Amino acid sequence: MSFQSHNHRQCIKRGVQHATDQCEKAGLQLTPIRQRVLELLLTEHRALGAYDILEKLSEDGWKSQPPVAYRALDFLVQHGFAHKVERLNAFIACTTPETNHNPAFLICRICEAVAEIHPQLSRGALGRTAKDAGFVIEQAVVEAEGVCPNCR
Amino acid sequence: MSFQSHNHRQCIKRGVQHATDQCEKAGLQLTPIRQRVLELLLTEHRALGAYDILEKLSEDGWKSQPPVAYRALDFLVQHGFAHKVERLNAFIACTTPETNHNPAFLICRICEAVAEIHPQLSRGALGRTAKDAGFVIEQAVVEAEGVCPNCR
DNA sequence: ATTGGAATGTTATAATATATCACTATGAAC
DNA sequence: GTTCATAGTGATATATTATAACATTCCAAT
Repeated sequence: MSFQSHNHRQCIKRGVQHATDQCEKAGLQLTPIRQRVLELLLTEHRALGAYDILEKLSEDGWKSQPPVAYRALDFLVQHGFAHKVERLNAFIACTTPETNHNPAFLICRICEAVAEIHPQLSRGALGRTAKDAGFVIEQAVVEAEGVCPNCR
Repeated sequence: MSFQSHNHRQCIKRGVQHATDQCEKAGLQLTPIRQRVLELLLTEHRALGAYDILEKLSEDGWKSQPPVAYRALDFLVQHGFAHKVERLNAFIACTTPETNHNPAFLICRICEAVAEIHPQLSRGALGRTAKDAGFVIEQAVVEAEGVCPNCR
C-alpha cells in the first residue's frame, strides 16, 4: 500500500523489471521513451498529467511534443503497466502488476497520493445491480477521493 | 432505470419539479439558464459535454460563452441536480434526486446511454479496503462501462 | 534492394476548463 | 430613498488536456 512507508526504490525497480519481463515474453517493445515514462510514473505514488511527463522528458533532453507522451502512456496503460485516473486526468504506474486487474484508487485530496487497491467489486453491490439490469460490465472506473492515513 | 422503456416526459417533468421545489426550500435561485441546462440534460439519458450544452443554448438564442455553461453545470452538480461523469468529461441529469446520493453509473459504449444506480458501495469491498487502510472516503467515482440490455 | 510494419518526430488543432474583470439586478441596512 | 453587498451574468482571454495527420527512421523479412 503506497500510503505506508516502504522501500520505494524497490517499487521502481520492480515496476521496470516486471514491464521488461512482460514485454520480453509478449514480444512488445519497451523502448527508451516508454521505459523512461514508466520510471517517471514510478518515482511517485502520485498521478502525473501527460504534460508533467512531457516536462520531465524535456529535462532529460528529449524535446518532445504531446503525442510522444500520450503514445507512451497509451502503451503503458494498454498493457497494464500504468493506469489512467479519470478523476484527475492523469496517470499512475501500476503498483500491483502481478495481480489480476480491476484496479480501484484511493486518492488523497491533501497530499495527492494515490493508492491502487483491488476490492472484489464485481461480486459486490455494483456487480449485482448491473446484472439485475442486464448490463454487462466490461470495465469499471472506481476512484475514491478522501484523506489518507498520513494526512489525518 | 433509464435503459428500460418508460414515460420519458415524466422524467423531465419530475426533474425540473424537484429542482424547483428544492431551490424554493433552500433559498437557491433556479435561474432561467440553470433551469434550461437542467432541461437539456434531462432530455436524454446520455451525458452531454459542456460544449454540447453551449451549442444547444445557442440554438435557443442564448449566445453564451463557455463559463455560462460551466457555471450552470457547477450549480446543478453542487446541489445534486446533475452529476459529472468523469469517464466522459460530460454531465448527466440526476434521475433519482430523492435518493440519498452515492451515485454510480452504467455507461453503454454502444448507444452511450447512461444509467444512474445506487449500489451500497461503502458497505462493500471498497469501503472495507479503504477502512483497513485508514483512508477516509469522502466521495467516490464509480463508473462502469459496458453494454446495456438494449444493445445486446 | 525492396517492402512493410512499428515507433518516433513534427505541426497543427480539437476539446475541455478556468481566470479575470465588467456589468446588472436585487434586496438588506442605514 | 440611497448605499452597499451579494449573486448572477456577460465577455474576453487563456490554460489544460488530447488527438489528427503526415513525415521520417529503423529494422526485419522477403
